Amino acid sequence: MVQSRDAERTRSELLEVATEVFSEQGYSGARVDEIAERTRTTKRMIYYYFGGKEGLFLAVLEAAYRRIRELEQNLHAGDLEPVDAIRRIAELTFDHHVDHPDFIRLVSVENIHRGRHMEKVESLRELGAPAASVLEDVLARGRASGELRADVDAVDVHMMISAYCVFQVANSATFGFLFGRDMLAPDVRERNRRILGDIVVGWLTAH
Amino acid sequence: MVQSRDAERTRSELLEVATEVFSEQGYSGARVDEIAERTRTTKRMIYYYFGGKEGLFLAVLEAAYRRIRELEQNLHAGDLEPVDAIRRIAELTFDHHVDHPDFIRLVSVENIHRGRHMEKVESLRELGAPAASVLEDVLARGRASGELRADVDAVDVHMMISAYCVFQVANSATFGFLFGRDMLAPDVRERNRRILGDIVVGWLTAH
DNA sequence: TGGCTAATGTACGAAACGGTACATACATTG
DNA sequence: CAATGTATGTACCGTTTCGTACATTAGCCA
Repeated sequence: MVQSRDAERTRSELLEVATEVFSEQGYSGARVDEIAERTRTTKRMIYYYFGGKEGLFLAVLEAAYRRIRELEQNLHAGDLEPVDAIRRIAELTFDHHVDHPDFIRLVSVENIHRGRHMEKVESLRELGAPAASVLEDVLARGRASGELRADVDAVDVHMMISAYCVFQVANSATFGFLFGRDMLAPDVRERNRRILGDIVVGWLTAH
Repeated sequence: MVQSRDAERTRSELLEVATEVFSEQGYSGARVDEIAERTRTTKRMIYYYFGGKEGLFLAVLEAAYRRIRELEQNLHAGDLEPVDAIRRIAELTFDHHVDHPDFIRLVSVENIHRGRHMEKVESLRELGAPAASVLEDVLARGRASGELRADVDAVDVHMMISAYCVFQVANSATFGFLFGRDMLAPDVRERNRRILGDIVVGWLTAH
């Protein structure tokens, strides 16, 4: 293979393909050889750039979470009324999850391994805060105006939204099999998106 | 090892240990040798009774789902008012999930493999119906009395409840890491259980 | 331009892993 | 109590899989 060298391309191509393979097959199920074969480089480069299979997985995790964080920062809901802001946050989170199934599956994989890998990545430690603080602000405004209930905090709300959104992607196979409803089909997706908004608003405005 | 024979014990011990190992390590991560070593029998018996690693996993899945079905049938909410019944169903589902983490993790594993295994188990095909029909009944009563909203069906409600409950177990590692809240700690668990009830009731009674 | 380092390719090794051949002991039944 | 099939143990095989030793090339800089 005669091809001009491009360290950055090699590295990022490995990351991209590894993201796919790990999210499709899990950590143990993913094969180093398969990842290499799907790129334009060789297995050797995985060891050169990432040290090994686990190092590659850590890099994949970090890159995926970094992308998420960027998207969360675009989540400016400060100019909306509390109730509208809550619905908007829920809907954007929903879209974001459904549009990034690889990332969600990666999170599932990491959970099966009890978060053993992510603990090793220092940069992931401070990643929860931003998502919570946006919600915190909206909740505070809603509590002040009396529109939103006061007995829940931002983490409670974020958990509920995450749970619903993660489920759409992470459990679509078993749920679809058992209930014959494909959560990723466009019309179902649209319906569930609206339902999530109804749930969060109904919950937080009931008091 | 001098030990009287007991086919049933051998079989069930293999199933029990395999459930643990598969849910801890995933399908590919689980080692046939490790499963065997953790029992009082040998690897040979896995092939004798289950044909191989995949056969064992299928048997584990089937046994796990069967246990779930049994518990769902104890879910008699017919004698409660619709709103109370809904809350009760949500809370029992919650307890059930949190008390059976192995099963939930198994479902995660199966989803990573896109449900490829469960499709092969005929007896799992009809498993969704019972859970939905209990809810269907309650919803119908609530719609008739005007207490519950009419624009959602049993599968919608079941999905919401499942999503919240599954998340408690399946994502506790990453969520705990990112937000410093251990969803399986007794006090948090109790709180989330109540919150789930509030969510479902708030949602379904808002209209 | 020549040399030096970063980047890449090839071929191979050792251990792990799923699976099986073969031998054998137990228990049931006639 | 013999006979037969079920149940179990041991030792081993072939492949897969992660990882690496060694060779080589491309481009940059003195």
